[in-house]
Amino acid sequence: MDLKNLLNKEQCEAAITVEGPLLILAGAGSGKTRVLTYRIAHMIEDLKIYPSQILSITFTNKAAGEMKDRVRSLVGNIADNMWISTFHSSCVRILRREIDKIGYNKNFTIYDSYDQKSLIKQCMKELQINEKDLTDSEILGKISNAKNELISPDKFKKENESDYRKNKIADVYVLYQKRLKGNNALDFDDLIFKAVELLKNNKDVLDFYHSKFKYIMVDEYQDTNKAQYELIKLLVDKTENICVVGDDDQCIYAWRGADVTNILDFEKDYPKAKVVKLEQNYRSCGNILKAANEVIRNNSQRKDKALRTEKDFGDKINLYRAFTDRDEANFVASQIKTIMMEKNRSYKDFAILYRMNSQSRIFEESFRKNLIPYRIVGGLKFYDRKEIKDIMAYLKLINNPLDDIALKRIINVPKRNIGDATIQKIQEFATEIDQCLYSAVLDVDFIPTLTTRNKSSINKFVSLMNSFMAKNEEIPVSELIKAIIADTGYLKQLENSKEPEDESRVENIKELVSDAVEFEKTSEDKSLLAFLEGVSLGSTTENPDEIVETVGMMTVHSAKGLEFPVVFMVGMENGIFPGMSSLNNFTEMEESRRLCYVAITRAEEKLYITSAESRMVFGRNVGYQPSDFINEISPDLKEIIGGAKNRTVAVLKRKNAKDTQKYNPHGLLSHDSQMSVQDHLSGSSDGSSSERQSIKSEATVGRKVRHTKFGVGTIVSTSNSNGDTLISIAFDNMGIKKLILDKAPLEML
DNA sequence: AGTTGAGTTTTTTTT
DNA sequence: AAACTCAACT
Repeated sequence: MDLKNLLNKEQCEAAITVEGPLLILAGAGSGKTRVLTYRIAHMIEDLKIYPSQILSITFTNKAAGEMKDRVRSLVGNIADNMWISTFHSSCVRILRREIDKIGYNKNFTIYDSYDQKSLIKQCMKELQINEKDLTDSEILGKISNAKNELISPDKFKKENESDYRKNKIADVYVLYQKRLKGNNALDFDDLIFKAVELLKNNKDVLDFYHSKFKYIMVDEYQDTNKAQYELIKLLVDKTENICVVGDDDQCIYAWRGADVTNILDFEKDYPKAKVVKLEQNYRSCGNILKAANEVIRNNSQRKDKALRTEKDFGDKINLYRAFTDRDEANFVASQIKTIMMEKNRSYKDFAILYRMNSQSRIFEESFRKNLIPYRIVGGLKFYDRKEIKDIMAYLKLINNPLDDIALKRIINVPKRNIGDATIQKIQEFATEIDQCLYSAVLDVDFIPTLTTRNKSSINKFVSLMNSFMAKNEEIPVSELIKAIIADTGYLKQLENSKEPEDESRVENIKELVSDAVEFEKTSEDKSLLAFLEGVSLGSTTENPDEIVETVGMMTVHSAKGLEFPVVFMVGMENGIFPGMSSLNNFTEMEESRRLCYVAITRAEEKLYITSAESRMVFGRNVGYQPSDFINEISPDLKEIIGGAKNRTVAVLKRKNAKDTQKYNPHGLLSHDSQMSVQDHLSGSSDGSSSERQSIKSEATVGRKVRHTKFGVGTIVSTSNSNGDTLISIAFDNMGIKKLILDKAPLEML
């Protein structure tokens, strides 16, 4: 394999370094996937290393799939003997073989976040914790953090004995983990946690994997958390053939426990480590890359580096300040239409990147109106739909009758006269005999508190379930699903429904059946267990013909690792990107900036950055300033094209030339921009009461202000208390202060 | 037991 | 604005 001609000098160096620890610091667009795939091909083709001895870990299924395809095209089908998978699926694979050694059954269920939530709520109820002083999501977050840090329930309890709240959380954690085990279920975090536990406590298992995996590679290493770090550390044997790839500037999962020090301290962990830096960017035009470098330079916590490119400067970055969020969406749509007409482009060359999934809606609307084909990457997933989750719950229960969460979900779906009160009685009985709900249901005749009618309803359900369980032994998954939707009357109920949305539910269920058929055609392991696992881990591959002619819409997080000729970064406003909570939190601000860096570096040739003066959030109109990140890009790289900012400034200049410095061209205009221009004009004179009035109407969340004592800050919230308007301001240097709006010496910026 | 309506909450980001 | 929750009704 002629690596010297296929790769540049640094890339080649990285690809041929196979023995010993290796750290590849790969900047955005520096061709790291190329290096990794050639490195693997080189190992197999030239060094005759068995594919089965290589473990390659990625973060997303998409990345794993892509890597697999590329390796396969280089070395052929023997690539299938190699583990190329995510942390989570690798762990599941290990656990399926050996989890009985730590007290679970091998057919364990994987709980998604919805399942977790129901279980947490159940635990809180059991411990009589009032939802008002501890929310389920807060507890869930704390538990998740603990698991990412490999802190067991007992350890967590010990560490937090003195703190009342944390002690309560510890109690929930203990119970939650007990219930998970009782249900023979693992949540996402457990997949890693339990794999580590298994390897740590079972020398023979660890030895097995040491002799199996002689070469380990980890992509996106900057986003590993403690548990993942520990897992890798365990798997790497004394040969230390470990290769990690990453970029500290692209660490965007700190909120989920990612710890950049994992990559920064790699050389400490493996003193013999060789380090290769890839700083040559092959993706973006000069202006775009320069802008990205300028933005990320503002972060203090980073290894200094600068990407270079040999490409032309290309177009300037286009800025557009829209009047409203709707206007913003229409602008994007019209730009795409124009470019499509003028240039030889395909729809798949465009991507809309936003901070959060909820922002996609208005673009979808606009694109539908403008007949622009689009696809949504991530977001509300097919398998998150209610009807699909219902059917999946049947399948989960068939696979693992210990799963109380699944049983509760479907025991009365469709309606079969088993209400909450009845379920409560079953639950009490189950607790008494210390069994799962399904065994209680099997023994329904021994539950004294139930009426005869209750019992007959339950017995019908039981015989239904028993028939499914028997069928599961004989027929494929797709047939089992068909049996479920027919025999339970689920399909009939939807078809008879007059609710319009139930029509699409029927379609979705049919889609589920064809998914299962597809699964049976392509998957090696055709068991129900394998099907459930594929769904839980989200490994159902994106339909490739859908990508061909559609504009991609996705969050910046899901855009990581992707690239597009034309990128629109939308909703670039303080309060959205960076988000409200990042504005007064240094660490979050830096993470937000890294996210912005990731977004910019997705663009190859053309980058648009848009924002809106007024947008609908929670059904209210709010006005946010353009993102501070935009200001971090120097003016010679940017170009303002049309938009609201220009018009309002122009109007003001004409009407009130002297007063322009008091008027803020970046400021918000609430509701109707025309009206606000008037407000500003009338309110900006010297009169004190009218000025106060205008300040009041301007004091909206997200607005920047200057206080005579505290300096510059951002309004975080407003509230009313006996006639006064209270505002909380996050000052850049003074923290958050609560002030009375009418008394505080404030200047709107 | 199930339905309707008022009231409340939601939005980071993903495996 | 839409989805969800809870309580009073049928």
